[in-house]
Amino acid sequence: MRVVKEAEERKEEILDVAEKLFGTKGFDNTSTGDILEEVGIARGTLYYHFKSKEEILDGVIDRMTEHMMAEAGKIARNQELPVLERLTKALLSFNVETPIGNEVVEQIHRPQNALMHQKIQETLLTGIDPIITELVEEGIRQGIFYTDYPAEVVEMTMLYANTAFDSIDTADLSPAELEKKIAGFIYNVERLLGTEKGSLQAALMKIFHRSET
Amino acid sequence: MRVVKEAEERKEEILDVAEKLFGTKGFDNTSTGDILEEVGIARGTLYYHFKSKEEILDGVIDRMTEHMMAEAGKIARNQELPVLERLTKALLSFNVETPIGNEVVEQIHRPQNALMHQKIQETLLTGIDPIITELVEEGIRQGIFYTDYPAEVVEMTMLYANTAFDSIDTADLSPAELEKKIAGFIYNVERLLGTEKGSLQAALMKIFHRSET
DNA sequence: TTTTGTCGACCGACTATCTGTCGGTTATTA
DNA sequence: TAATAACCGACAGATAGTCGGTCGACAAAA
Repeated sequence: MRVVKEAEERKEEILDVAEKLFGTKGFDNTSTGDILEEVGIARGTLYYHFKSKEEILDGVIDRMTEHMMAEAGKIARNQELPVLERLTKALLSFNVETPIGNEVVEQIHRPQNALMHQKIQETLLTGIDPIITELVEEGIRQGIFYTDYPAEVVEMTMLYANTAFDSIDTADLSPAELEKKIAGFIYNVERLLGTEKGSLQAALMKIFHRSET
Repeated sequence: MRVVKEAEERKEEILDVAEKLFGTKGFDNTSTGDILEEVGIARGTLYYHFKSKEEILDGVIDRMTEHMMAEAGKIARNQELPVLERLTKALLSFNVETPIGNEVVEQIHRPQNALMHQKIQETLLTGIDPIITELVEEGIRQGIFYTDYPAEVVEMTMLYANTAFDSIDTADLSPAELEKKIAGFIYNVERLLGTEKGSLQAALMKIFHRSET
């Protein structure tokens, strides 16, 4: 049976299925055949809308990150809240805001998904870091933080957080070890931002405990 | 023509070719057929020595990192040199010590090589970080550094350096931007290690300029 | 109202390529 | 000369991407 839909609608359908499958089975272990079958279309149709499997992955990631960045940007620009609170909320939005995306994030770090991980990392770095850096600079102007290199601090922090605190690396840590890793992270971020010991404790802890679900 | 060799020798031959090809064309773009052809053996022979293509990659990486770690370990244990010098030399050994490995490092960060990158990252993290951490702890005992979380500082620093200063990410930076990135990195490491501003300048600069070849 | 033409969406058989397997063969060594 | 380690290459199975052709909606012409 032949069903015709508008290109945009079909594309979304394909991305929906792809996102689910990539998240469940990983990118390498998901064949284009799996996608075809679940969407209910023929090979030719898939390749009519996307020119390669990798382009589908790009599509999935773009959709995810666009959503996350829009959310984070909105929070960051809300001048009514204090900087520290905006910072916390913006960071939180990455962990919880996307209920579908989360499944994906869970799977990102399996070896087979290295490509996916790297692509997300790249997108986040160019999309989110500027937003966070902006906030840090505002904090500097307000005297909350102090550093000569806000952009570099953010890059270092985000990059580390994004790969060090993933589900695989943290899975084989005891609760105590994880606690220490988090404590060390907070300690280090405080040093990087030139704030007093303990000043970020409360704000950053919120992030980790929320993300543990 | 049939040539028989001892398993170890054949394995090395295969790894030599694989290392070269993975470095040149990337892991995904190198087929097992390419390897067979260049080594001059049949399919069956390859799979007699390695049970999968991924195991070949693991073999290549293991060989590389073993060499690097042995070198770094030797330097770190040389009690005659001051800590700071040992630290510098140990870090230097990763960049220059392996003339073959370097080609690979050049290619690691292309998207197709995400898997390779991740595997190296993982091995370095479990193999090299302890060596460096040991040095940092010695520095702390000597009063050169100060931090409550030496292992976490090292993990953060190594992980960041390893992905932020790769050939792809730095390729599209202007010399001035790269300079700033390096300066920011040094500034941040000094803060993390609790040393005075400028105290690591000389030592760390040596690393970056040596690695630029 | 009916016919015809256009074009975007869709189909599925086919190709090319690749990884891993297996039964059988050759060289070496005890 | 018998056992075994190393080797061979045809083959199976899977997968990504291609291509010529089809279908259906919609609009213009009859």
